[in-house]
Amino acid sequence: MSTANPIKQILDLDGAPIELDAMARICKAMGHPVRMRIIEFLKAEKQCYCGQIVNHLPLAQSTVSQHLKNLKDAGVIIGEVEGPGTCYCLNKSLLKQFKNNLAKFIDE
Amino acid sequence: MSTANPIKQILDLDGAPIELDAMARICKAMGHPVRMRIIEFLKAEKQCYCGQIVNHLPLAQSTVSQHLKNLKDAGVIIGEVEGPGTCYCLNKSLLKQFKNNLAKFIDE
DNA sequence: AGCCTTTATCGTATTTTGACGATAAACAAA
DNA sequence: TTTGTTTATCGTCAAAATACGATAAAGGCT
Repeated sequence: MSTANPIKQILDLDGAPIELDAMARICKAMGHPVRMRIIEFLKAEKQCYCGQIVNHLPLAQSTVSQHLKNLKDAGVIIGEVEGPGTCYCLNKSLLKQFKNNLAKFIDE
Repeated sequence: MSTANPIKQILDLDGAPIELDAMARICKAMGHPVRMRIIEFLKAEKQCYCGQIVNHLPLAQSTVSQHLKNLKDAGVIIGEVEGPGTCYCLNKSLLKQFKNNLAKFIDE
């Protein structure tokens, strides 16, 4: 197991790149039209199962599940097992923090 | 010339996906640690040439130029030819609009 | 004109992403 | 236990992203 991305390491040397990288990760997760649609859907439904999103979008179940995983890995959504499936909802605190950090980043 | 991405077309049928897609595009452009660093650098320097960023980051000149092109294509930065090189600066109005749209999207 | 500086673009190789179908895993209900 | 439902994961493939060196293009200077 070699070292992680050497560029990342160098980039981490100065400044406050941790927050920058965190913002980049969230931006990346939101940087896809399908995932934006999923977020929008979750915003309207408050919470839902994977199947509902599959019914709402013209994509295979596995594809939607992958996008959900991306969003979950970035912390944008939270999923907890509930009965036969997994119930997803937005991670509102993270989204608000992201919003605030981004606003500060852009305004300052 | 066939049609564009069919998924995009279906996704465009209802709701207000244009703004969603626009936000996704900007998010995608900002969704990379190097490009975030470039934005941060431009924020501090107000404006600069490609070469200054190359000196600031451990990347080849062509790589930095590519990232600058990505940011420019998304509208995040503006570049105008000035003398021997191109002078880049942040597109503040777009960034503020993006910030506002995202805040509205997250808060509502 | 010739030269130097600067940056964009080309060609290429590697990695990552995004999509799918098929399958496995987890749980409820009969 | 068996069956049915739901979702996550695996394997695969095509397309896009990322990085690099090399080169072309544009502009300033002597």
